[in-house]
Amino acid sequence: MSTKARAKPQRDRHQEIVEAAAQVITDRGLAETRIQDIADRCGVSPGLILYYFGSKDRLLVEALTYANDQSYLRMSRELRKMPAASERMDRLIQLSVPGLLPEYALLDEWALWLEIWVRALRDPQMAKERENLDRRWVQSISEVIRYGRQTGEFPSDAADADDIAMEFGAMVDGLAIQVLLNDTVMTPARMHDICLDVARRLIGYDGAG
Amino acid sequence: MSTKARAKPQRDRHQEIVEAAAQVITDRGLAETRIQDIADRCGVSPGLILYYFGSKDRLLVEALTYANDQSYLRMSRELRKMPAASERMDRLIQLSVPGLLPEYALLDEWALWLEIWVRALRDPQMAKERENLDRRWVQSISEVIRYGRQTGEFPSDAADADDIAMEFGAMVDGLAIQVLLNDTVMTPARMHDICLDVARRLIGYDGAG
DNA sequence: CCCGCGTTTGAACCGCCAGTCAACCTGATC
DNA sequence: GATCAGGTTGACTGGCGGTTCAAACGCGGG
Repeated sequence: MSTKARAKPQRDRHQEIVEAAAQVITDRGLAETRIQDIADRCGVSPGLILYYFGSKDRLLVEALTYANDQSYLRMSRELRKMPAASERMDRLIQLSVPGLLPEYALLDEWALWLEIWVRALRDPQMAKERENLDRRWVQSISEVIRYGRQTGEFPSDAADADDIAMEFGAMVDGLAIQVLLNDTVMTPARMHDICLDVARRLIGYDGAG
Repeated sequence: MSTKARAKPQRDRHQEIVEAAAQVITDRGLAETRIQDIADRCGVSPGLILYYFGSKDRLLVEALTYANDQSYLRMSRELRKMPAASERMDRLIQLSVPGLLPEYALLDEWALWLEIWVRALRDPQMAKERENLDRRWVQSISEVIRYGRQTGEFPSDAADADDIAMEFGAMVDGLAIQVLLNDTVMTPARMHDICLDVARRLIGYDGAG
């Protein structure tokens, strides 16, 4: 029925390649990522990668944003299912600590943030994407705060939710970097404690110990 | 008099090269830094770079730590001259905001942090160095706090100075990343305001407006 | 003046890798 | 089964850039 019946690809090559690229970047780092590696990862020839993306750079940017996108969506969906705002906040914090939950590849996701940042330094398109991605994460914090205030769970006399989210989000970034880089002092557990503590102080709720 | 009189080098090549390398990394980014660029920058042949450093990697790590070292020492010296702890704190905050003070190349220094972090992800030596460098910065925050408490300028009933410094330092990192990457919402001025505000709240002093 | 050693050069080497291309495959359509 | 188009291959290339090396340089001591 479609004007351009393109029945062939059962498998979405574009998608497959982006996912493979994200994995390779995670494993080896952006600097050490070769087209060949990505091709190998999804059992395909190097030529095909270029056939779909034209250049390595275009693929890399898409892979970085895609991976981050997925993480965000996953968390977003999970939080929405939780009825209590405090529950959401606690979970959000858990999910922010690299390496705290073994079942999640949070180390990987944070590592990709670092790559995004460095690339954004000199690639305007990446810089724009980075801002969009970041904005969403901070917003999901302020949404939880607003939600809690709406339901009466959190006190409403504290500072502006957006300001709190910005401040809290920045601290999470800073702490996560240290944890990610295997700091001997800043362990996942310690970061978790600090985050809970600061969240309670800023938002004024009694989170899970 | 020296056992091995090595009178020749008026100019310390090692030093020159490290400095040139740091500049090139700042300009072009670690990924785009070529030995040739560094050689050009200090008017020397590429071969000489390898003669002094053996490999590109060794030079890069040294350049990254060296540049950070210099920034730290410069700030450290400056702060020590100031009599009032509140003055020190205000200055420390000023110096932490990328692009706030036009006369300082703070953008560059923060950009180098990003490169250090990415490299530290996979280079154990860099990871170790990073932790040392980071520790110093955080310590200089807590030193200011302790100094202020000693002189009675800051109240002593607040939280542990090291904890405050860690929390504050992490937030500064997170905010600086955004500012550095030209975030449209997080401007240098806004970061400055937030930092002053949070510092007052955490330390309990009345910093310069 | 000449020797010797640390320094410096720059050409040559070499492996690597993004990107190109011509050929091939496959499934759809007629 | 012939034709066609999009998908796929993998060999090839062109340049790049880290590293090597033999030769040159220049200064201090003999």
